[in-house]
Amino acid sequence: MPEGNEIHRWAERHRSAFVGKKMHVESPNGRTEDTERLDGRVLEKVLAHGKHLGYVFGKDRILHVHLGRYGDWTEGQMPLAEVKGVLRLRMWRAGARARVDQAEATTRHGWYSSDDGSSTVAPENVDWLELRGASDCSVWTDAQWEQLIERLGPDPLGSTGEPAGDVPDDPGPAFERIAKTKKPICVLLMEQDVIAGIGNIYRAELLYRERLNPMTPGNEVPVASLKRIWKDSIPLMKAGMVDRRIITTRPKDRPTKKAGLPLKEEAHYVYRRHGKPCFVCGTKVLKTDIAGRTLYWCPVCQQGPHADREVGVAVQ
DNA sequence: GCCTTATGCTCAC
DNA sequence: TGAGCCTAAGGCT
Repeated sequence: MPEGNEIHRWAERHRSAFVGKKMHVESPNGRTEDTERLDGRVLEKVLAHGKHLGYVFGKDRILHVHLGRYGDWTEGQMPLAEVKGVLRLRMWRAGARARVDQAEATTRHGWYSSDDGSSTVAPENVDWLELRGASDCSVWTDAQWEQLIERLGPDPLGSTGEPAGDVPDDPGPAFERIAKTKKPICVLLMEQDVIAGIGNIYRAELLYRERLNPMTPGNEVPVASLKRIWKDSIPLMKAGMVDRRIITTRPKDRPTKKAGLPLKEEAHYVYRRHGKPCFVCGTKVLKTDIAGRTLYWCPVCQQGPHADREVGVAVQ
């Protein structure tokens, strides 16, 4: 269930584990076609933009992975775990598998660590990957990847295979698109061709941190406000790459006032906090369904310049 | 065990 | 705008 932070995190880990190495690729459940075109080749690059991953095995041999809402990677050290359930793709370093025959099979997920879901295995020691639940996993041509990048908006975490990414200070095209439409800003932030990589958690939290009414039409959001949201998203999403937690609250706003890793229930201002008091003003956080997704917001802190605007039908 | 929900997206109407 | 797809976890009985 990833947003851009997690995608870039996987890209970084898989880069350091596998780039330059000869890989074996197979699809145990047959759902991924053409894996034989990748099997036995060297992984040249791992690309990431927004919520898309690209594993480059040569010209026109890019394994495109989109995790969708449920997809997830499992990674670990040899030996490989037994195949269970619907495993869509498996990749492992050539040479590493020889050890499988000599070692006892470990149980799946035996490598999982603490509740933050991060791996205890350092990336350089990762031998294999398994993919399940992805909404897309298929072999793409270079042209297909280029078309994707063309369609996507700027990514706060940078683009393509550069670890540090090329993050623009001012993502002009994204601001222009927002300024041209009456669509509410909360919908625009989720559109991947406006800004790539923001999902439901970051959109709710970024809007709260800017104290912006989620229903403000794009063309009425001050440019200064857009700039602050963009600038805010960069460190926030980078921090989300460290482990698989998204933390958006400032220590001073948390009930415990504790710095460092917050309690689970203090990690977000509004996301999934409907019915609970806003940390800042004490008003009950609301939720509503908009464009098929759940939006969370504080009706007092986020009145912004549009206090009179209805935000859907509030539930609790 | 069953039901609901979930960090996403595409397609048909 | 709604259905459909994919999987796992948590809350309920």
